[in-house]
Amino acid sequence: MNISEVARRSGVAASALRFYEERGLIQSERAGSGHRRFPREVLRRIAFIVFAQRVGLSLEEIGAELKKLPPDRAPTGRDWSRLSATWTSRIDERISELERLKAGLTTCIGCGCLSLDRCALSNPNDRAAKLGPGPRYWMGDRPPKRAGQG
Amino acid sequence: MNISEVARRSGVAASALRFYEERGLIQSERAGSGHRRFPREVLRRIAFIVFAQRVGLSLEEIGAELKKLPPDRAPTGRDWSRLSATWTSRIDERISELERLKAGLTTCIGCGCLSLDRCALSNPNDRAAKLGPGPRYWMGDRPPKRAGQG
DNA sequence: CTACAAGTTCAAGTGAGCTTGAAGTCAAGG
DNA sequence: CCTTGACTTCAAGCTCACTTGAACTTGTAG
Repeated sequence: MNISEVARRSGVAASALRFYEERGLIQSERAGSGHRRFPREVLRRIAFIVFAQRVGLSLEEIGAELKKLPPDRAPTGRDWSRLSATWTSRIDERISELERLKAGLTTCIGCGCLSLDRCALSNPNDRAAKLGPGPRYWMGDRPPKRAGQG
Repeated sequence: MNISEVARRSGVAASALRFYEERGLIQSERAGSGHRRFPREVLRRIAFIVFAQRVGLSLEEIGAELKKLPPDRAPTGRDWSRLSATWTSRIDERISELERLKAGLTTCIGCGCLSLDRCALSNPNDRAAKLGPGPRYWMGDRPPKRAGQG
């Protein structure tokens, strides 16, 4: 398959495909002319990339996941599902954050206590202030020191 | 309150506060020296901004929400809770998308049907349509206009 | 053969949400 | 007086995930 066919079938722009290849997320061979030739399996990889992005993984993380696939043979369904473990937990984290926020909407904003220095949900000084500027503990930034997610 | 105190109490960097003011999200008066003087209520607005960001609203959208507050008097709890209606539904949308993705992980990747032109979950047309360039907002770009998805 | 569509590389641009740096102002302390 | 430090503005830089444009080569139809 040439790049425009892959683009058409995947819904991902050709420029994005070149970008992914540059980043090592997908591979291609070259025809004598220098044009890219993609194997059919690339569609599966691209699908994985798109899924994982929706879940919230960065391209770098996705690349790291894809490197866990066997290099010597076509990945099986089992290979793919092993990768999914990562993002299942990611999804759960996100959902619980959203549910915390949703709860905060009624208890915190609804009751009118929405104020950064008093509202328990929205950041007591006792926690966030210690962490200095930048990380907002209450927002779901992990307490210890992990750098922010996008 | 001067800018550094607001920054300290809110956990939002002074540079970000100036940026928000430039964007019209918050306001300040000026001391004779030209230094910003913030009223206490600004902390409430900032809390709202930070909450809304985590929910996935852009600063532009947040600005639009904030403009719905009464300009002539300090907003009441009721004023704030009216605004929250928007993002409550936003949160629900996002949660349900995540749950769809999570389900897709087992049914779609697990079963090996992961292929963009057949799997409804990956929804190529929707992506190809409008989500084009730019950042994919943290976890889920707000879909511009929804078509039902898997 | 000529057109022209489609491929190539590489560099620069985009947009959101800021941060950083340069250059300057102002108040307080020694 | 000088220094320090917090403030100001304005411009430029940063990250991420791409897109766009320039300049060029290949493939194919007529």
